[in-house]
Amino acid sequence: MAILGFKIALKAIFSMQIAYICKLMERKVRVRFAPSPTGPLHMGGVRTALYNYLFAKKHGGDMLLRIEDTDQTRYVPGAENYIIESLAWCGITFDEGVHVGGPHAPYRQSERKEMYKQYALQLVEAGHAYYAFDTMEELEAMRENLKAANVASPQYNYITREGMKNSLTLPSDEVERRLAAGDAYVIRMKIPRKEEVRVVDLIRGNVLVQTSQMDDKVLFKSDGMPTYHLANVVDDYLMKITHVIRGEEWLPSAPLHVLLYRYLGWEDVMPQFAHLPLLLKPDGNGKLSKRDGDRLGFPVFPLQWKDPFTEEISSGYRENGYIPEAFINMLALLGWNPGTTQEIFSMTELIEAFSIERISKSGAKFDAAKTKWFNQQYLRQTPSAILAKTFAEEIKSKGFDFEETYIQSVCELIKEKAQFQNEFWSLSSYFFEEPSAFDQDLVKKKWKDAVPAFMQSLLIDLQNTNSFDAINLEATFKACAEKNGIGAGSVMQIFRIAISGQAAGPAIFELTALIGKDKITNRLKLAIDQFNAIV
RNA sequence: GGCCCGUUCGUCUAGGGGUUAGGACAGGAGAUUUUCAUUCUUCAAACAGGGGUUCGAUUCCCCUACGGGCUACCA
Repeated sequence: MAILGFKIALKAIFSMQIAYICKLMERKVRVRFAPSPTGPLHMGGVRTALYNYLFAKKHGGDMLLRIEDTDQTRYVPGAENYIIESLAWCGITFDEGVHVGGPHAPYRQSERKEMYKQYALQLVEAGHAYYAFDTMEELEAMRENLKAANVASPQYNYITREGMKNSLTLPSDEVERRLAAGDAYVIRMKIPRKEEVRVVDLIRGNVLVQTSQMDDKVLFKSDGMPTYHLANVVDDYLMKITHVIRGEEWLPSAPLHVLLYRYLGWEDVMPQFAHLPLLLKPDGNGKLSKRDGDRLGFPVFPLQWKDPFTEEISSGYRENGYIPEAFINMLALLGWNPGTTQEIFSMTELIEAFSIERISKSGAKFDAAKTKWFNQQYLRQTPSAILAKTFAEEIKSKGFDFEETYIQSVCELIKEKAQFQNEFWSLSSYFFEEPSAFDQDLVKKKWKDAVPAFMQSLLIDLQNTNSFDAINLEATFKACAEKNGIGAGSVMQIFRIAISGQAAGPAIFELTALIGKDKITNRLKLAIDQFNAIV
């Protein structure tokens, strides 16, 4: 009999779960990225936005940008625009949001201010929240007392609320009087004394928390604004969010959010949670911070940021010459992997391959060297014609006048040697102007024995040749070396220095052919004189 | 301190009860390009520790250690 009852109960629970799952499956996937505009967007934030975006697009869903500016004291001018611009640079687009609008506008919580109070009141009505009139001093005193009494974690909870000034302890007429008089108050969540709250996390599985460990969090502040907890639950509900993908730092407050959905009567459409592992500093431990970037010499922000108060400038990936696709590719693989050995992914490929199941649980240390490697891979992939467009502008700005086809050929030769496009000039200046200096030590080392004679002879041979292409140049060079009884390899580097001023670079005869006969023979002539003077 | 989360080469990670524990970045060595920063080959490098369960555990369970997050009328 008891077993039968148990079976029936089990069946009931099971069918409830099925109903819940079905309800979720009917809903179009909708995710949000919800930063607060308190400063520049950290690369960890970019990754959170990216994972949200990949997940949404993978499932044909919507991606929203919501600005969580419920703390007016932390408002930083320019931060919101910075966030929008950064994500645009990264190629992360939104279906709805502050900058693009949408059916659930406004998307800025400060503009939604009036919507929140009714939900807080609804909770008070239902007995799940209460008014509290305690001053900051009284709260501070309470914490001090508890600390003095050796209480493990001093908090406003089911025990301490008994000794505070709130609608649970004050006579109802006094509560009425205070509210009518406009006394400052907050609305606090009334956390039940002894319950177990289960958070189902898509990355971590079940997380169980005892309500006895939770405190009566403020839901509605005395300035008339909701706190994050209330606002994010209300907005996610109103905006029909199906999946909340956010940083691990939110995991401790997830049980509170679950309770909020339950008490507000929205548990059947509660979003599913996924708490992302943190991005860690490359050395030691701890969250990656702006300081680490300064200290170790890499940007932590997508774009350069100038602090509006201190004027301090923080470097950005964009300004440091990173290709956005490379930056995104690197970020995608910090905490997620496709389960294959593929490392280079376009955004489309990322969307295709992405799944929450393959996000790792542990924090990932950021690796600046690998980020450079990604950039190098992308630089090589970029067609020389594209590279030449921007490089041509740089050349022009330096006061030179060259054909774009010539510049494109230069790009073709040097792009394999560079990690960043901003290295192009230093790698290739000699294609555009006479080399201005030579490595004297190297010249001293190489400019001896039969070398000067060979070079003189080479100059004449080059002047006499009519076919100045790489293949013929190589043949001419080798023939001349043989004629002079000298190994071609042993004079190749000094020849390179003579015409380019540099000891290393792209294929020597390609470069010679590209620069052209007149310039090369002139440079050679000049170099011979200078080398003779150096030695 | 309390609560929660985590722990495979230096780093990002794959894997999963029996594997030579795989890949990538970085590092070492060699080759080739008679330069080289490319490319190729190659080397070194890891399951935090202790207990279980098991014929067998790096994999499952527990404990410890270590690391991290949270602990505001901040998000």
